[in-house]
Amino acid sequence: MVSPCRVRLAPSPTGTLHIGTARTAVFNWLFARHHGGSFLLRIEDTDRERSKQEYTDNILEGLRWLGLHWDGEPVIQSERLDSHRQAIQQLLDSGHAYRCYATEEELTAMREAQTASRQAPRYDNRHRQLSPEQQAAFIASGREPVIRFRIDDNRTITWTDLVRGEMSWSGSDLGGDMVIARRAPSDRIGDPLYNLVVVVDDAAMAISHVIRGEDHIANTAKQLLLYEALGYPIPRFAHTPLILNQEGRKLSKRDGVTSISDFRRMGYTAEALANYMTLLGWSPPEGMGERFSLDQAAERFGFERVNRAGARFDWDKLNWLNGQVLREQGPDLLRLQLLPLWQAAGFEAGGDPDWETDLSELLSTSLTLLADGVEQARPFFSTPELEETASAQLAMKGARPALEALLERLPVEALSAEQAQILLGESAAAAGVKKGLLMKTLRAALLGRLQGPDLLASWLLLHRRAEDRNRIQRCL
RNA sequence: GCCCCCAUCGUCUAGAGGCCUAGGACACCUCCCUUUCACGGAGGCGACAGGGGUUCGAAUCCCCUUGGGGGUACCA
Repeated sequence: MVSPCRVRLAPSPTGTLHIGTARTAVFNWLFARHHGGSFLLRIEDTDRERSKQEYTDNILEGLRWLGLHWDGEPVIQSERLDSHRQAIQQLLDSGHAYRCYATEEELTAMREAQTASRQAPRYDNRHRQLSPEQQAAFIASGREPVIRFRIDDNRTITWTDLVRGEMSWSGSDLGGDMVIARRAPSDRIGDPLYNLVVVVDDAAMAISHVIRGEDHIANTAKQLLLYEALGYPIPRFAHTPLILNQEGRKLSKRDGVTSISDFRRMGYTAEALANYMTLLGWSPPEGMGERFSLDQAAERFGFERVNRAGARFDWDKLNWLNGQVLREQGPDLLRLQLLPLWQAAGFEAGGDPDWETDLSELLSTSLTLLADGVEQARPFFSTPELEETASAQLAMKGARPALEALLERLPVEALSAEQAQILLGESAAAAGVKKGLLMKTLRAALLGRLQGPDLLASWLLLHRRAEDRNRIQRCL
């Protein structure tokens, strides 16, 4: 390819990696991968008040965990201040920008008046044509200016969005001349603001495609004007649908679990989460199915199949995917993932890989979250209390005699599934009860409850650790 | 308020004028497998927001209505 595809994710470190940002990352990554391009990272930390290093760390870690590896070193926006100031100076020199001395109070009053007369609040461009004398007067009175970029009300801004097609925006709906640098003494350039820095940095990074959420559509119109004024080549834009909460609103931090680190902590796999985020807005081509890896998705990814409407977040489907992933990776890998969780829970794990792998296999079909494998494994590591239903089962007529009969026949040495079946049959017969009753009772004695994984396999597992005898004994 | 976007089962979606009696996935229900639960398998329930056009023919194109969302900062 002559013109390489270069995309970027530009998170601002004012919070942990949000699922919306992560999904944008997924689409960027997928697109870059599909086209053999680069996926770059830029940390937008120009809001010094709210930006924190710990958030940057969290974001980087989350992306790595998801498998969304970026190319090169992340660009730190705050380190590019000089370039931003230069661009602003250029706009000042070319007459595209000017200093505005209006005070916060004046602007607030203006907006209130506009709102009162049911007009759209907007800056009225009052300081666009200040004479040197007027400026001097404002400065003399102690006022400090912001720097504004001229927006021609008569302009119509258009672009072809990769997701939405032809887009058009009227300059008059952009709210008047926009602030590109914060308030500062008139002989200086204040802190550059978002729309300006994004354009300067995207151009400097030679970004070819800007892929971001649809909440940025209005910004795109403003930024296009900036590209033009600065003489930069214009990238393509793709505005993806938003992830919505159960109520259909844009998902925000207030909706409970929205951080990637939260999902991770809860026991979701990166594989399932990435799969699910991809599905939220992109539909795989016919025959591909809905369970796929990022690499598989990258082969087929394109904006033609990205939906335009927002998508509600659905736990059920994520849960289903997570169970799928947990099961398909096989018992060995599952054990490896479960092991640290078991150890953290205080289980005596790590000493018997074969046994632990078999346990993992046994539990796998009932897992939704990896963390489910902790509570479900607990009765295999330590003798559980008897639940009420289990006690009731033990109290049933013939239950204990059948257990006793089984105990008498229970060998110390290894037990095969066939032998176990025979033992069960014999013991039930000896006690004059049905085999089913004994099985139910044995489950109660062994695991303390009436529901759970396959009885025979569970029993055999406990027998291998010589844990079955004492558990039966305590119930007699 | 103003601007922009969006609109198919409860949810995610397929559908680019006749392949639609609208397909799939999750959820839900039933059955099978299984002396439990789960997994798995087989079925079932379930949608084109409404109204006008255009057309021989519309879920698909146009308009209006309604509904939903986003934006409207000296945040990003």
